[in-house]
Amino acid sequence: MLRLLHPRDFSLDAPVVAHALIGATLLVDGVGGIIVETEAYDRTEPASHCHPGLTPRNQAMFGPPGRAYVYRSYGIHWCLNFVCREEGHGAGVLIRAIQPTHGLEIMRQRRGLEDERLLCAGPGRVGQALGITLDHYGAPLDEPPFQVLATPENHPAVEVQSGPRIGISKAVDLPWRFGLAGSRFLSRRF
DNA sequence: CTAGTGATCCGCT
DNA sequence: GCGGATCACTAGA
Repeated sequence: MLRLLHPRDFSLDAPVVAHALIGATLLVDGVGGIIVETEAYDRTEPASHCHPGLTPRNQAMFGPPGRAYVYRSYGIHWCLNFVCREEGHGAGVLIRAIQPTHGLEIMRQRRGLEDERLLCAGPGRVGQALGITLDHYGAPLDEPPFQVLATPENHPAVEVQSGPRIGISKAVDLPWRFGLAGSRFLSRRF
C-alpha cells in the first residue's frame, strides 16, 4: 500500500533523497502525480541557493527536513524543493518533473495547455500545475495540502538515471540530476 | 532539430 | 546593477 513519507525520510544527503524520490507520488490538494525528475542541492556546493549561508530567502533550507522550500525563478516561476539532511545544514531537492496522474483537468486549466506531456515537464511547469506559491514556503510535506507517497513495495523496480544538473553555471560536473529512465515526462532527455 | 530572445522580479554585490 | 535551479515562441538548418 501507499505509505506517506515521514519527515525523517528526508534526513539523508540530498543526492540520496533525490534518487529515492523518483517513482514517489506528490500531490498538492490532491493534484499531481509521479515524480520522474529531481535535482539535489547542498550548501557545500556553489550552485545551491544556500551556499552563501543563511539569508531570509533560503531560511527554509536551513530548517527541519521534510518541509517545502519555494523560490521565485527568473522573476516568473515558482519552483518547489524538499528540504533534506538535518536542521541547520542547508540542503534540498528540486522537483523538476512529474508524470501527471491526479487532477489532470485542474492542471490543464492552470497551465492553459492541452499537451499532457508538457504539463509538469520542468520545475516552473510543476509549480504552475500544482499551484505552488509562497504560501507553501516552509510547509511540512506530511501535512495538507501536501501528500508525498512512497513508491509501493510491490511496484516493479524503477530504473533511475543520473546526469549533470540543468541551467546552472557552477559545479556543472556534479551528476546530481536524477530521472526515471525512459520516461516521456522528463524536462529533457539524459 | 538547434539557437536566440524577451518576459519579469528579487536577492545580493 | 547583475544575473539567475525557466519557459514559450520564433527563425533557420
